[in-house]
Amino acid sequence: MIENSQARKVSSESNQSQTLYVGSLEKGFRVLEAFRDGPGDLGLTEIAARTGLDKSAAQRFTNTLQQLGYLEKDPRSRRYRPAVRLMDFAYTYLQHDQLAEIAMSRLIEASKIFGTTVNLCVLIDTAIIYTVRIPHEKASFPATVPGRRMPAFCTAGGTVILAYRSREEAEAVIDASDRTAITDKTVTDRTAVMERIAEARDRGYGIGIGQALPNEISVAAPVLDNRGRAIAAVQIPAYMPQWTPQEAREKLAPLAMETARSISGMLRPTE
Amino acid sequence: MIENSQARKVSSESNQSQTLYVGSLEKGFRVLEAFRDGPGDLGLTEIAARTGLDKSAAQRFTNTLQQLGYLEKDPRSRRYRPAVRLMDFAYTYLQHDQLAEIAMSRLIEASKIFGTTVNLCVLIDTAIIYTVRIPHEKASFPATVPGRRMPAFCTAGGTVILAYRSREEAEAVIDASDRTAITDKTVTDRTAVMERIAEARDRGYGIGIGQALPNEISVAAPVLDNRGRAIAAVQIPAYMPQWTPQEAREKLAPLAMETARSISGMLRPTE
DNA sequence: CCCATAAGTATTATATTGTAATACTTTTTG
DNA sequence: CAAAAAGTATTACAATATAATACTTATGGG
Repeated sequence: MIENSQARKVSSESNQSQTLYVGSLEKGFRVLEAFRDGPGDLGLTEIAARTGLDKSAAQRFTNTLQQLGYLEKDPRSRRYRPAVRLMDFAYTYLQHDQLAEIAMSRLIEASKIFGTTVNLCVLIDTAIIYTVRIPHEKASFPATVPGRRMPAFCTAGGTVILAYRSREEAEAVIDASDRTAITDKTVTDRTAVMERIAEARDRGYGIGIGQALPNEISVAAPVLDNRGRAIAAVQIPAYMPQWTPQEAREKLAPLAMETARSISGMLRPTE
Repeated sequence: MIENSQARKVSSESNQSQTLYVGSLEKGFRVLEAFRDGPGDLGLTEIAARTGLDKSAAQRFTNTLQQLGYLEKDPRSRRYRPAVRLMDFAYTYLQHDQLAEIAMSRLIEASKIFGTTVNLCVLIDTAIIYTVRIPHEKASFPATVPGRRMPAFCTAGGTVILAYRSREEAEAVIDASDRTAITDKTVTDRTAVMERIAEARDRGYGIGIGQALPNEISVAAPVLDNRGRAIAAVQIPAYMPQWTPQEAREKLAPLAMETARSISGMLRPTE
């Protein structure tokens, strides 16, 4: 007998719903999520281990996902990997994202000014997630991929979004964050992080030097709704030694701010 | 009493599995897929209509997907829309895609030569799906979004991939395709389409002029595995009148071919 | 402005569907 | 080559998903 286990987050409004919740669906997604952690194919046993499902369940969901076309199975190794069909979801999301639509052409323009990569990111839980990327240099592969998550607390995008949210919200996010250092320069101290957020607010842009990658400078400016609340950030990475922090502040920060402002101005009013 | 309905495709190898198939998972994905067709939020009733689920089922799956964070609900209108979290799947897929990883830097380089957009696409069923996009001009928004599908039969990418598959496979795909014209120049006739595929094979690249968009020229070259079979295509769009078909053939086609060849050469041998 | 209709929400009894135990086969590895 | 591990198939069981229905909230035409 299995206890109902895993306390499930219950949405704030209107909730009787244990009975309107389909647990099987959650389990299916858990299997897909198991592939998010790292590259490499997974065997049945490893999937079971990562998801907390038993072997039978892993078998069933894995099989179902394969039949649906979301997983591929290598008949030799009998291991699974994500299938192209998953890309449908990116399209589904982006097609509905008014922000991405407005931003796209402006991000492309911005990327041409100095020939840099330009990204759009939004906050989700304690992370930022890149929704649109206009890559211009060969950074590490994961850094060029849409859908990539990074911790909000140590990224320029994350800090500048929090800078344009309420103090309470910013603190809540920082407190909920796993603030493990990524590089030896990553600022993890709560007060210091809050300080960086305050700075971002003062300057109108966030900047991180070697926070997430040793040789990376990252600047980001907020996309604001009509109440002045950040809903996203335009982020521009630059790499040392080609760029210096000062150059980034003088050239890239204004570009990010101008681009973000232009996007903000086009948003259809919330409410 | 509901008949077991919807004859389900049964995977070719090893199949007893009605019992290893979780129908609820399929229904959940059907709900997400309902959002793929077009932009705009959906209400419960419309979701039920599009998915073929009854109101209760739509209610259950919609609620579950919302709790999982894949759908958002507007409390005012009580309508649903895709949530950012769907972008996770793009990352999950791309992170595991050796091809995308190899291709990325080369596509970026290629895009700089003439300042054009450069895409990577793969075949899925009768469609191509863009997995990597390096956008350089403001085309229509959907045309810049990864995960976008287009019919294989009328795209340069689709025809050139089929050109480097077996004749049987190419015919099977064309026959299975819904060959509705997209522009007034779209070639839909079976023989004519097969002819275009043969031409692509002869020249080493595919080209379409106004096939999918009135003023678009599209060229594409095949990425080949070690047996000479196409696994993807490098596709470059150009727009008239800035580009003429002849210029595209002389400049963009060679660029696409060179880029595709370079990617092919880096693939770890299949098998 | 108000009524009629449609859309969305909540509840519950029922059995279909998902479950997990187990035995079997294939692969890996020491 | 033996032993263990990984993957596959089968089945009896009941927990979970289901769909009918009653209820509440919105919408739009007269």
